[in-house]
Amino acid sequence: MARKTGSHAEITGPAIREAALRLFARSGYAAVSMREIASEVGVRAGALYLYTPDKQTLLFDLMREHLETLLAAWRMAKVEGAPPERLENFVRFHVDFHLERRDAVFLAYMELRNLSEDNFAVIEELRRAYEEELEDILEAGRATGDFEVADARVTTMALIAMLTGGHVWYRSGGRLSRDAIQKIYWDLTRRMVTK
Amino acid sequence: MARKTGSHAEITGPAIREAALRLFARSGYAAVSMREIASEVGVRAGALYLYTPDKQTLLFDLMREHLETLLAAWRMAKVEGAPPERLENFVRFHVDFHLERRDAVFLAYMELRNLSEDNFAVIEELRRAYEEELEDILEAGRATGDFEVADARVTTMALIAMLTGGHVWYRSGGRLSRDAIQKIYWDLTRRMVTK
DNA sequence: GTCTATATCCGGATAGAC
DNA sequence: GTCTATCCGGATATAGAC
Repeated sequence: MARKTGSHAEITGPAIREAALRLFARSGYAAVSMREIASEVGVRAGALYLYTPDKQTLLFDLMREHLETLLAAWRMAKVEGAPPERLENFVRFHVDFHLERRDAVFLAYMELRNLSEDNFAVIEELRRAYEEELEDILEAGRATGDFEVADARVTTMALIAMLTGGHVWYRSGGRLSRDAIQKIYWDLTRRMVTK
Repeated sequence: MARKTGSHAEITGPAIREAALRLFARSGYAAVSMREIASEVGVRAGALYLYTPDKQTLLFDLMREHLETLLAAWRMAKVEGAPPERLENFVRFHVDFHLERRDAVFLAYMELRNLSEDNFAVIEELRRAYEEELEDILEAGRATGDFEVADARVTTMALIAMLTGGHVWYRSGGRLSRDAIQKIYWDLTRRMVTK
């Protein structure tokens, strides 16, 4: 396995993705140049095109990976049981996952407009699949009588907005521990779906 | 009051703001060019600079006007009374106002990153003042015993996120009337703050 | 695998004619 | 008040040397 001088594929590839994620989240996709990303990584702009066909695909791959990771993690974390336990599990998982990945979460919400039509469709389908997991729990709880939910779709979107939006602009400086935040959000959620 | 040939200040000024608002909301500030805005209005790019010193100020003015209108409208709409009535009034006002102005709402949430430091401070102060109106209601309800709120700040942000975020991605195609949406959100809110 | 150099185009903003 | 013309910088993406 000879390797050419100056090859750093194993380092540069991930470094590009990390830099792009951070910069896109901070300044917005359209406001970040390929030169800026390259500079952050320590290479020249042209070198980026060894790892991505273009800027649009770089954005798309970051968003798709985020959502695929989210869905995979959820499949690992989800539990069987009565709807209230399933819902608490979802809330804690969601809050935890999203607190851990602020940049990716931000990107996935803010940059939908900058996706090409085809890429947008893929991302939306992944997002919809995730939201459906929550909606299913609400419907199940309605069926068992554990929950009282007037409109499962609206409640799903309201919950996702609350659980996600809350800590996007939450300064996690340390006033509240992760567990405390989880607990507050679970408490709010529990009340929302029970009479 | 003689007027020069080709003058259309009364038309062009508002038209520029409307076009900029729509385009910024749709594609994002950084992705929209002054030429694009001008083209939408039916003038050349240079003419825009008769109405704004630069692109940044155009964005800032749109956001500031939105938030000042929001605060002024709230001061007109707010009622005295017991905390539960005050809260219901806030929720219905908020949902109604935000359903009416999707583009401006979207802009005010998405383009904070593209404001200069000074402009950002102004916008944040206006937003904080609005959020404080809600927080005050929650605190008042806690004092009277009408509400049970573990953390007024987190609950405020959770509520704002829920009430605003919900219909950003809500297709208002018509399945639910405005009043029905108000009612659902008030119902969710009421449960959240009472035991 | 990365660099330098460059093609090509588009951005914000201004000057001066009408 | 608007247009044409332009300055000047910076954007994405590619070609070819190393």
